[in-house]
Amino acid sequence: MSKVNSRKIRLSHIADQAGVSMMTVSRVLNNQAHVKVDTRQRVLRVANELGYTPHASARALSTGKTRMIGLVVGSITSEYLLEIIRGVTDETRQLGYNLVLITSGHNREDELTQVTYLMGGLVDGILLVLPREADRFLKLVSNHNLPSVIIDHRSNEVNLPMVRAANREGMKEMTRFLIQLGHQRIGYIKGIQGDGTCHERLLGYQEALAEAGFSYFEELVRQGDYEAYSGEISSSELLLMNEPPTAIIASNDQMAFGVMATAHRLGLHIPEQLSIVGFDNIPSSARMVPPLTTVHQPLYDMGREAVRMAVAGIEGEAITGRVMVLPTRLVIRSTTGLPRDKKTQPIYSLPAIQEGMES
Amino acid sequence: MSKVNSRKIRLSHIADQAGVSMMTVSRVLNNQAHVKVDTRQRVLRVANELGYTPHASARALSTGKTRMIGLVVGSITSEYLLEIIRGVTDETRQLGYNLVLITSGHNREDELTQVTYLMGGLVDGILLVLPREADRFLKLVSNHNLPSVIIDHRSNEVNLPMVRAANREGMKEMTRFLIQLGHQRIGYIKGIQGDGTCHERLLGYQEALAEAGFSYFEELVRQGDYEAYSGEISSSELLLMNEPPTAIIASNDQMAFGVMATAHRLGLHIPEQLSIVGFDNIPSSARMVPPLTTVHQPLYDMGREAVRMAVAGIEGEAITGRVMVLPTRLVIRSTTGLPRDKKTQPIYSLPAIQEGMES
DNA sequence: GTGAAAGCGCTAACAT
DNA sequence: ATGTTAGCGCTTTCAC
Repeated sequence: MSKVNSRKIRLSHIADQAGVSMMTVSRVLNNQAHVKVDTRQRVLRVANELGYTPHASARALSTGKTRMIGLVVGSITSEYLLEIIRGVTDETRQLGYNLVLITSGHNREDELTQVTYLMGGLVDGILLVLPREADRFLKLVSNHNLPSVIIDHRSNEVNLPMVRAANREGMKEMTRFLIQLGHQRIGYIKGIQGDGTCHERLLGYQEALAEAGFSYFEELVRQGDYEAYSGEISSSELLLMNEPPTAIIASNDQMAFGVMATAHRLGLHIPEQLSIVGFDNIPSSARMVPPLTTVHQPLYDMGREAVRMAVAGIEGEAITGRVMVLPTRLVIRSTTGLPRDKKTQPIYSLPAIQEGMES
Repeated sequence: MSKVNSRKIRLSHIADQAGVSMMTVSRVLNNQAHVKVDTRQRVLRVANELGYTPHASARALSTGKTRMIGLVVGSITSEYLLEIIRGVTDETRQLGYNLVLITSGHNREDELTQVTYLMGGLVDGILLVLPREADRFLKLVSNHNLPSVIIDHRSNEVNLPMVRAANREGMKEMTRFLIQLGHQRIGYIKGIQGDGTCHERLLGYQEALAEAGFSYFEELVRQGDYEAYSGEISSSELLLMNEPPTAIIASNDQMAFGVMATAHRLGLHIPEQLSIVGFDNIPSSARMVPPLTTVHQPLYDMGREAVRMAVAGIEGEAITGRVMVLPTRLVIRSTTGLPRDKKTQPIYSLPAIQEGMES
């Protein structure tokens, strides 16, 4: 057992000072009923004077609840994650929980074990922003019966609750917007295969093409990895084709930044010679020159909702299989315009769109 | 007491299965000596089969250590913080700790209490990236005798250990660089007064001016708040003066972004008509058009070092008053050049400078 | 090398 | 409205 920390104030000290039992003190500090008003006052006063702070571990051991929620992320890199974290911290705070931030790193075997370890009694619930190889994580998590919520991912393999955006609809709308501007050859840069949302966005792109009666050309679709550099590479390939696209859709903003860099390098004017769009609407996208047209994904709200769902689970609700899909919205800025050689062609019907410079 | 979770594997289960006492199991799992090799093997095998994960709260209660470190931040907003968080998570992970992310919010009275509460037994050590009104926090923290480390702040009022960058030197070097380019009227946008580093950076600016034999003009120095918008406002004021500066130093990158926006709005070419520099070197600064010249502050490393220092304190070292100052370095990109009307003037001695496009 | 007993600080359950 | 008892799951101490 540990050496007694003589400085630290305990429940028993308050009990002694106030002339009541520990139990009464406990009741007072937990705002429970059945305590006489003046007893309560006295206890509170003493607790305050002594500067008492409850001992989290002891309480956790006794109640079986840590009042902590774990957020598991692959690595801390992008603003994308920052938005989610903001939402998560705000909501955990509001609901009286604390956030444990866990990076799963590069997901080697021992790191899985590490995360498993953490889940043992450390947190009451888990939020997952999935790393590359999601499957093993999902299996691991579904084995534990901790309330767990997946953020921004789609999986048919596990039955865990999820919070995500309307990826398909958002991308469909954006593709439709480009088509309405007059674009007919639209390049597309995919994200990472296994993450589910990648596929959804591609579907949206395909549906919008089909709707307009356009063919789907494999050659216009490139594989990216959500990093700026892959956007740079993929767009180079696309733009050096015999018949290059007049618009390029990157399936996240970071890759769109890469496309912008390529366009800059090739001396292409944006949007006169090339339209570019992203997905996410991270803060930087508004600061780009020119500011990036993109699909806003409500990452902050997704973070908040995920926490709510997890807490619901912690409090006993059955959340298994629950899926929450939040709407996206187009943010039309300045990287999109009429296709080159089409400057005179009429625009038929632009959807009602709101400009958003929320930086 | 809580209802017994029948599913969860306990130490006692392993003890039963392996035919030893709990104590032996405990020893094995904590890698302690004095256990026969085959006993150890057997225990490990059983633990593995049963999928045992230790109960964090119980262990914490018993040892008096939670193996968690709290990171207190005002609010999750900027990339600035993201870099620090990256460093902190990487190092906590490496040292076998977990990170609890605590937002102090807008620092009203009850939120102070909230944070105090959290410090009671929840974490073994605390890292502080200070919110606006730092003083009360500092007092609060120094009252508790938890190992605490302050990141990117300077204070003479408390004796807590600190990790920060060489703000004065960095800013001095940058100002000197502008002077060497030929700039004589250099505007300066300050950060938030009370945070200490703000003052240091201003000192660097002043020293470089004095060194060059220039006067310090109050009118060239404006009050900002580290947000882009204040950079926009302050630079407007500066540029509308009778004799506007030919260069503007923003004491962080976000404000420099605001200055760039203003320059853009006024139709000023960068850097031909106005040189702009920032401080921090957050990832976005490399993506600006043109890419921002700035002072690199090793935020990631500061996060790591802060963790190391806190852990040293947790392990019993005396860290009070320890101060670690990490070097900065100039990152010369494309927002700086010769002052207007000075295009023909020779540049005397440019310091050896490395270009950094680390995006 | 191993085990038994005691206790970390708190709260649930059952008194009164 | 308040107190007593027992125990959360683990580790420390001390005995063997």
